[in-house]
Amino acid sequence: MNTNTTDITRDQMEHAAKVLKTIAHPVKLEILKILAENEPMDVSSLCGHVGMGCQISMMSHHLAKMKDNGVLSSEKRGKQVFYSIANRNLLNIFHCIENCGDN
Amino acid sequence: MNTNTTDITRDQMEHAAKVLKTIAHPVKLEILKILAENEPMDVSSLCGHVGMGCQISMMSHHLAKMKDNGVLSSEKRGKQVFYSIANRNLLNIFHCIENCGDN
DNA sequence: TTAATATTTGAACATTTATTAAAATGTTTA
DNA sequence: TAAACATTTTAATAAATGTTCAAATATTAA
Repeated sequence: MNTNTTDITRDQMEHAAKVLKTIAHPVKLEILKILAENEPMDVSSLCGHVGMGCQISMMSHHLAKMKDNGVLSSEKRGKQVFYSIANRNLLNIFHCIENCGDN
Repeated sequence: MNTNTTDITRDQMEHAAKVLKTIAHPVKLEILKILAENEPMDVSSLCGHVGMGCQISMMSHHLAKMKDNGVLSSEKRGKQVFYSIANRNLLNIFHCIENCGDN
């Protein structure tokens, strides 16, 4: 027993739950994946890249939430806003996800 | 660019979102951590191990949901039910979590 | 300064999740 | 078989999320 989860404090637990909640949505995960593989991208382009349909307003809501919770960051250039991943460490979650697909 | 997220299908995205949603809760994460570091454990003992309070009924709800979504498995022995982690690959998520605590 | 474009915001509503308490089920022991 | 124990189920309610649409803001271009 003990696969060394290494110690995680209650606060980290709460924080982790918040981050996971923030991204636990198919479109949000896809946004994350798109931004992982591309340069910072503006809102409309993101809508175009997302497979399942996503209206611009919905996209903005998703992005805002992810930004609020520290998952994304944004930069305004002209009339567009470019979003990118705030902390690429989070992307490791995709490696987990692949291995966990066998239920 | 491209940190090799390796291709993930829409279905995997949906599935991943479901699993993440299932565990995106501080108590559920703690349950996961406890079960990661111990032998299969019964419901009452789990209640005792969880730091933040958790009533037995609440615990049962949490466990049921995690089991339904393929995160945990259970075995009945006498009047107790012992829960354990269904797929230990999922535990890698804790390694992600540690690195993502720096927002 | 008006029009056009890009994005955000807010309200309204439906859906899902979390929580609690009480009752029901199943299992062992007296 | 009745009492005691462990867990699940149900129902009721509160809280959080997801979604859509319309209106508001901000920036650039005519």
